Amino acid sequence: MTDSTKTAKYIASDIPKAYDPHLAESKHYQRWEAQGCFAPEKNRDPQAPIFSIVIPPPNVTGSLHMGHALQHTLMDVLARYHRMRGYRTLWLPGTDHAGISTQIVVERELKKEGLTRHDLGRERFVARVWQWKEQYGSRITEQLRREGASVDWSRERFTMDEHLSRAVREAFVRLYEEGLIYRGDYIINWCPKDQTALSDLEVEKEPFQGKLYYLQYPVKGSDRRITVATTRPETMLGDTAVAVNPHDERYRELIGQTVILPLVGREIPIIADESVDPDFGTGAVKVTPAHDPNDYEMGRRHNLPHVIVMDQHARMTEAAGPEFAGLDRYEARERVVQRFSELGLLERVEDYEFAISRCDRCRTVIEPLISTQWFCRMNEMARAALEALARGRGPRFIPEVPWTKVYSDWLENIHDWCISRQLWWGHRIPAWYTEDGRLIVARSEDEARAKAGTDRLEQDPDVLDTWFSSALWPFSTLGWPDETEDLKTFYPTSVLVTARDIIFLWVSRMVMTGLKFVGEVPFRDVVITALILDKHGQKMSKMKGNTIDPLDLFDRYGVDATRITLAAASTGTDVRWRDEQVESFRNFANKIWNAARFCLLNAEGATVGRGFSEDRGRWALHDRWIVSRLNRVTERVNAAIQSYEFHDAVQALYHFFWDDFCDWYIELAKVDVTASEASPAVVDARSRLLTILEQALRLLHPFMPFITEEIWHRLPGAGKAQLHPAYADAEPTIMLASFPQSDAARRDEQAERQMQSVIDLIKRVRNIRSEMNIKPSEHVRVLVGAADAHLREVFVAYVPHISRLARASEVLIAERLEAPRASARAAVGGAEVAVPLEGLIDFAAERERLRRERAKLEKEAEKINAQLANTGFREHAPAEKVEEVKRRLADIEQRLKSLAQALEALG
RNA sequence: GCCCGCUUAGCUCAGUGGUAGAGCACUCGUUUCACACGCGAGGGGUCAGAAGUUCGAAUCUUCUAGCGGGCACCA
Repeated sequence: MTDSTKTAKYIASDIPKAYDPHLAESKHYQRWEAQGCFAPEKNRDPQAPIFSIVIPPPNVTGSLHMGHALQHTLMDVLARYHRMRGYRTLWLPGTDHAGISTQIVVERELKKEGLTRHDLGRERFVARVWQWKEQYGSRITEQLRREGASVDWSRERFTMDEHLSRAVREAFVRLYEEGLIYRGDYIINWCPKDQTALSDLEVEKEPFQGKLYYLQYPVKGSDRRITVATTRPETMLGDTAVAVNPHDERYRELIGQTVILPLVGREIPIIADESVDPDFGTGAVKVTPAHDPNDYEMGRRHNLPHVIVMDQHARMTEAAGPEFAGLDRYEARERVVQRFSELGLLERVEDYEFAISRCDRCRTVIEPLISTQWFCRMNEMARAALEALARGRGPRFIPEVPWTKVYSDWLENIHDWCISRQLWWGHRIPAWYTEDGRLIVARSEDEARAKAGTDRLEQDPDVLDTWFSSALWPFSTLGWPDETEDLKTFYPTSVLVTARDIIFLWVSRMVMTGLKFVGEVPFRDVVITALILDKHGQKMSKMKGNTIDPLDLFDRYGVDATRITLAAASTGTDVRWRDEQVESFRNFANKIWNAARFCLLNAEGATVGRGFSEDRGRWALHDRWIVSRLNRVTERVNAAIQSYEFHDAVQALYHFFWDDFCDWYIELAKVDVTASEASPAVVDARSRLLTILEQALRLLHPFMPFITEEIWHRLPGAGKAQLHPAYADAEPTIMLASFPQSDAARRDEQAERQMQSVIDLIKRVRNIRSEMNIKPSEHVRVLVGAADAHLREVFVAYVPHISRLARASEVLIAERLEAPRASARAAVGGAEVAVPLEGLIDFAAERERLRRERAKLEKEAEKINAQLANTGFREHAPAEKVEEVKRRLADIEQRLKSLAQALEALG
């Protein structure tokens, strides 16, 4: 399509009456992508400011959910907005290798073939996962395209890319060399199903209705027994002590003595430890250092041996004794309890609620196990992050409350991070062992050989926590550890948009690594989005089956409607999803479509950008008015997007478009543009209509990219002329047009006030018509009295419009209202209006209507009078405010006077 | 146990000291030449409750109640 020479001559059938979103959705994205519109290189201005976002990488195994749709919408609004403002804009896409999830998915596939990953062996299994990734990993990226996400596909990244893997090894080696990564035996969270260690953040605590078992242990050399309480009796097989509080009188003389562990026969000491709460249970605690984190700590303090009675499958080991070895942990529990009962050593069992830890992926109950793992020391890095925050180096959370505090509280109480996972899919830990047991950490196997001085090395079998690579995402994707142009240009990024549940897991870790490796917090702002709940206020989850599929919404309502609904809902507080809401925005899209349809059907000879002559003094009032209103919404939308108040931008756009533009401007313009002869004045009026529409489309584009592009291309005169100078050589597209900016010179308070009088007048007449039950086909006479000469002039100029919109056969404007007795009357600011209703008026009903109106005004006047009578108000309130209130009162009083006269006239 | 958020029209939510708002739903009218996914006109709220600060409170403070969330402990 050519631009400025394009002339619109549409016939009604060229433009369907109802907007079909799928048409526009199927055609524009491909072209944008093909023309490189998403790449920052499209911007030719060397001085252009920078705007950059990295996407929170979705799992390759994943499918789009509502949280993604919300986040992507907001990111896209920001990216499109800044791009249109001439920023060199990068929104970098990519996916995450999602270690456990992906491995599980592929293992499940193998199972169908009757195989396990062990049948294949590590190398072939990993190859198989890659194969899976190539085949299915594009699902989520295709969904991003469907959403209209303006991401730069030329910079798409995957956490397992060679380059990003190099960044992972580099980070690991540097941290290791600084002593921030260490390896050792500690008690960790073990998932017996996934067969791997997990970090504290990957387990979920959940209340559990369990039992508290009171077990009696015989004290050696006496007939005394000491009773301990436990929720996990099976672990008693691994007890290596019983602990009591040193100040507990009941047990004082037992400290230092020995008990004989029932079922096992092991002799274990009774020790004293301050951590024992004398008021809980019996005040005596069994100590199982190998199977409980607290006991582990106590064991360290008292040098207790570790007896490992459970293996990685949560089955009892040989050390548990022949009677129990091989049993599952729950079978063992039953057996232990039964045996204690038989021995008369089970004192009692109580119902007891406590918290159990579950694997947040598979819900299996976590088993605390001692094992050799790699850890990252977090203290120092957390302190650096806290200091950056305190010094205003970021990040700034939006909304600030409560996230800043949530973030800093977590950093202040940080624990070391278990980073090794017993998986095959992931970044293998860059550590090797020599035959003589030396540990070599290196960037590559070659480097390790050189360091070790031998070729006979074995690499550590474990891989790193997926979040370890995610933590590097904002800079590894831009080329780190190389000092690339991209890294220099786009780091730190402008903003991160993400969900609250990964503030610790991801956001804080990116801050820490960003500071550590690049020296700067990786993003200026962090937008934490609301949660989308189902209509009952429940969190959506696959398990509950209450999820809503964004793709389904796209099909039913269109992408644009879904996007703007999400943008409108995106405040700090969670929102319940209701389809009715999308429906109303689908209606909005249809409204936009039909407004454009009207403009185009009346566009012959007209061109975007024309029709507003230089001499503003000659503009019609409604033209000055719409330009002022447009300027107002432009200002508000810009401000709202910049402060991440997307819902406010949507509100402003919705009401400007629907109320101001459609309900009034188009309706008023009909008088001018539908003339049969295309005189210069008519063409100008048509051009003005197109010009305002085109501006509105640009304001809407970041929220509704498809419909705006579709219409924009049909507008005569929309083309290169509207492109932002930074994209001057690009093919015309609204996504590279300048985003409108407000201009104080276009504000026109007087026009807004005068236009409001016209609008009010029309509304009063319509109100009378409605209340008097006048048929739409019936045209009425409208009599207007206005003392102010300027206002009379305005009304006179708008007689044709008033006639049309109030369905009047005649409109008479006079200084004083003179109307027959049989008239319905109303008062507007500065004017009185009467509608003669010979034979139609019900005097009683009309009196009733006027009295209702008067009562309303009197109530308001009373309130204002009371306020003005208050000396405190007059003395303390700002003079400006007092004046405003006085003006309001004067206006009300004038209208009351008119009403009184109207009632009098009725008799 | 500690911390935080929310409570505004029937529903879902905006609204940070000065006239209580929107969308949907509802009522009435309407197929008027862009749009019935529309047009026009309406009704509807002790802003959870109490006390305070202030000339003035949905808005600031304290307390109470209900709902929701996070963290810690849990033998």
